[in-house]
Amino acid sequence: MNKTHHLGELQLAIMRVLWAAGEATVVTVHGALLHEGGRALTTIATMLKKMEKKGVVRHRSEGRQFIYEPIVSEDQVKETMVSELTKKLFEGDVAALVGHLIAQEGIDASELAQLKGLIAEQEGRTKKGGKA
Amino acid sequence: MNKTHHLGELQLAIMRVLWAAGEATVVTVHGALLHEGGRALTTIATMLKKMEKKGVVRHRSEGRQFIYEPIVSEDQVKETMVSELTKKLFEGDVAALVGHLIAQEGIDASELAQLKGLIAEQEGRTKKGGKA
DNA sequence: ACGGAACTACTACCCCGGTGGTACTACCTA
DNA sequence: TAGGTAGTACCACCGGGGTAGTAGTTCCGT
Repeated sequence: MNKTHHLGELQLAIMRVLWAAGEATVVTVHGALLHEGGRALTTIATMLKKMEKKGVVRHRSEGRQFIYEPIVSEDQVKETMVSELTKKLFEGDVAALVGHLIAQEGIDASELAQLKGLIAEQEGRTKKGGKA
Repeated sequence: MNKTHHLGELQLAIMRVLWAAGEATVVTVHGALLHEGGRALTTIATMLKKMEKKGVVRHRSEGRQFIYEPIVSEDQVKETMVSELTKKLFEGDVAALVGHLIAQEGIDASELAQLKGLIAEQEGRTKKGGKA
């Protein structure tokens, strides 16, 4: 069973680096995150260690370096966290969340049009497949 | 400025009681939450205290009881937390989140149809008013 | 008036995200 | 070979959500 837990801000940032690169050392991740709030190298290392314990990344040794790679996908994480929020705020009613997004958060006309396309597309898919 | 912070599970449950009732004592809130995981009365009291410190509820004394009432609205909280997630997972791209919801999380055909209605409605609104 | 009940105050914990210092080790180079 | 350096291990700490025991206070009924 994959729980995918729920990642914090830094953890997501790290995962994004890992997802993009496939794998990376602590130094690489640290370097990639320099532009957003300069954490210490040890912060990244500690976080990676915690994330490994949690089961979202894995590492192998190469020389005395650790090479980390993600073991959960971005979609998995998104799905987990989004449905977590949906459950917390909308009693699991996904449509209610979408409704909220459309009505309350800023979506402009072109995006609205784009969404109509997505819906139509999904309607086609639903007929012959249904969701995973 | 209202930050509305970000509420945890229990905090949301408490807020829901307060939103529904307008105001409530610790005992009332506790009673209303008995059906979902029996916390101790002091847990609720402590939480309410923390929430007051955080600025999401307020209390007045009546006899030796405290009567709590919410000082942030449900919509405010939803908006804060949803946009928080949008920022964390979709770089603030609301439409991307909606796209994810439609494609990945389970939305059935009738809900899809319902959403089309919402979009149409919003399109009308956008033309003459814009977002709240 | 006294004892218990009802309430809040205070305090202590646990967990986890985040942050980073310090210690240790192994390697590499002058 | 001695020393610096790169890299991980270990540890401590803060804040906040969550949980709850215990202490203190106040009031009410017998």
